Amino acid sequence: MTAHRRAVLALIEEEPGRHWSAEEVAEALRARGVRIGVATVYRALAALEAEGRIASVQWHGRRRYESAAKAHHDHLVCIRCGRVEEFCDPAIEEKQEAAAYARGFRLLGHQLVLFGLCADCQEGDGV
Amino acid sequence: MTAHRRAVLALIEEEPGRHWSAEEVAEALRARGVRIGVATVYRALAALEAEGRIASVQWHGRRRYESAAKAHHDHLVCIRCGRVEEFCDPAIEEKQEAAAYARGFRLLGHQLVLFGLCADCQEGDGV
DNA sequence: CTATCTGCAAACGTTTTGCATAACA
DNA sequence: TGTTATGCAAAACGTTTGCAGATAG
Repeated sequence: MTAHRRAVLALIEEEPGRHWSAEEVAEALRARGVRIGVATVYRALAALEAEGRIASVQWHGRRRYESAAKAHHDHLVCIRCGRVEEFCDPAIEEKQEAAAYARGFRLLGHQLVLFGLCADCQEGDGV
Repeated sequence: MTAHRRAVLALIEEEPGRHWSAEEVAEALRARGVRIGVATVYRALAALEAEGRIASVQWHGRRRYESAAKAHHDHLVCIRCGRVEEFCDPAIEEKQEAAAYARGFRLLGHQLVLFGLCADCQEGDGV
């Protein structure tokens, strides 16, 4: 593993609650004086994900990366302010497995993102 | 509603099991002699979705549209052959609502797609 | 007649790729 | 040394937009 990839991984692991886009990773590293191009960031992210060190989710047309050190979870996104909460419901996971199994599929992964309005954003909303 | 939009809607309603990308809609209509540009297709799809006539899901970086006439359901996609199965588990829906509520969110929507290998594609796979 | 829709082509934002150079092991 | 990673810039990809002309109601 090269210095660049180590830097990308270290950055992502530094803020466990954050969901980084590739562009944000590049900017954050440059702000610390690392000279890195977007292509390298994308390649590093792909490699780290293949190694299972980071995980990715996609929403609003952009892929976001986070450390894979944390336990598996899904996401709840506020469509107004962009706030992201994580949640994990074993019953949902189990039912997904069952749904796949019932149709003869071997389940390999899933994407589950809930969209809504967070408590703060509901306020000014007439709700 | 114009002839073009009617044609887009009719096409999508014609094959209830199919999940159309914008490009596929354009091609299918052109194959039937309808002269239509992609921009018009995208605009028609957006309008039809806003009216609640069609629904969309996104996976593999592409948005796909289907008739909204069917009941709500989620998707199970074979990552090898692209086959799509639909499923609906009321328990999952309920747990999603609960997860959002527990965090103060008002749930407005969700994206749930399961990825795996269908029965046929598991065969040649050493499984 | 006015509002809306259309085609085209250009622009957009994100991601990938080609290639020559640089760093790794 | 040979293999792999990097920077840059260009291309690819799906999607959106500006605009002048066409169509709907």
